[in-house]
Amino acid sequence: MKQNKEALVQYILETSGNIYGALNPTIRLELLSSDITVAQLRALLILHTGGPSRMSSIASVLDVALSTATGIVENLVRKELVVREADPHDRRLVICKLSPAGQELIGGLWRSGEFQMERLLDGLTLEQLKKAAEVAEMLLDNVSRNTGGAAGGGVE
Amino acid sequence: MKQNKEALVQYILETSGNIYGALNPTIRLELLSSDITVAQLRALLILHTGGPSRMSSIASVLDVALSTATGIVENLVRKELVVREADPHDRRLVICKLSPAGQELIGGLWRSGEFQMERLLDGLTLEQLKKAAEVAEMLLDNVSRNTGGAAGGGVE
DNA sequence: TATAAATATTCGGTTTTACCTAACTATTTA
DNA sequence: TAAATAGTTAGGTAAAACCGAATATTTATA
Repeated sequence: MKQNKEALVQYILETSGNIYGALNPTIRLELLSSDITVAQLRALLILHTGGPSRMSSIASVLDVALSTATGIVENLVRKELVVREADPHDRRLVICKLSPAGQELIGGLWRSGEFQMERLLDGLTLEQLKKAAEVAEMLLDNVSRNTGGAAGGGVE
Repeated sequence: MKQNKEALVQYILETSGNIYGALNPTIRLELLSSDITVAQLRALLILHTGGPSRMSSIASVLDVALSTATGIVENLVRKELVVREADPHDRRLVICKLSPAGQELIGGLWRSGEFQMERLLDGLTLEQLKKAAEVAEMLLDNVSRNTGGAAGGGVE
């Protein structure tokens, strides 16, 4: 077993890379079977990571004209993946946020990871599972300490 | 700490779900910044999971007409993400496979996971890293035993 | 050998979406 | 009131996905 932290991190990265390689990405294909476009998917991801956003902010992150963003969001609203509402403080602003269906769609991206995790754990002994649970707990503690405690991305 | 295997598996799934939630999916957005369409992405995923495939097979998995599949693959070939070649045994068949660039693009999907992993490990103590390395090794052993040892998806 | 079947491409046409600029409306600020 | 800000709408272009029908090309069969 390696001794210093850097080597250990490297080793873990390598190993987890091999794990990713061994698991087939069947689920992601399912996810993409919806009749959605890449521009729309990117907008959904922006709303997922950034939380509710004004139209101009979406346009700037997507790096397109404001009118283009309007069109993309319009299509997402029509699909009931996004809701659009006026900001009560400044009624010029339009705030866009994920609808429950939109959250579910994007959430499926993580759930597909969980699904893979099941295959990963299948067949382990009780001892091994205990050790894995310990490490998972430890990693969660670490990441929530690093991100400031509030896990979940802050989608209000 | 829970005692039985099922409860432990459940606990690990929950915990890893929270870890996924706490990590922002910034990278996936980067990935999608390419000027690629969802249909093209799905075709790439098919080739990644299934390996080299004939045109009719792609059409059937995508559930589109053969002529449509021809068009989609044509665009991928133009982007140099896929190569198309005739089968020497039956020269009616056209075999499509990922180009190195195509493999790299899809591989980036997993590498984005590795990138997240770095953030996950950042700040752990030496003891914690050792434990994490053990578990990673254990999971890799398990998954390669389950999938038959040959990790990598079989893209010839 | 002649004919049929299988595989894929090409063609013509429709629809959807993304994208831009310019003009417009509504709201807030100076 | 005038100017600035935030979005939408309109008009137009380009690309892509989709289909069915017609067309090679190759393989299988009568």
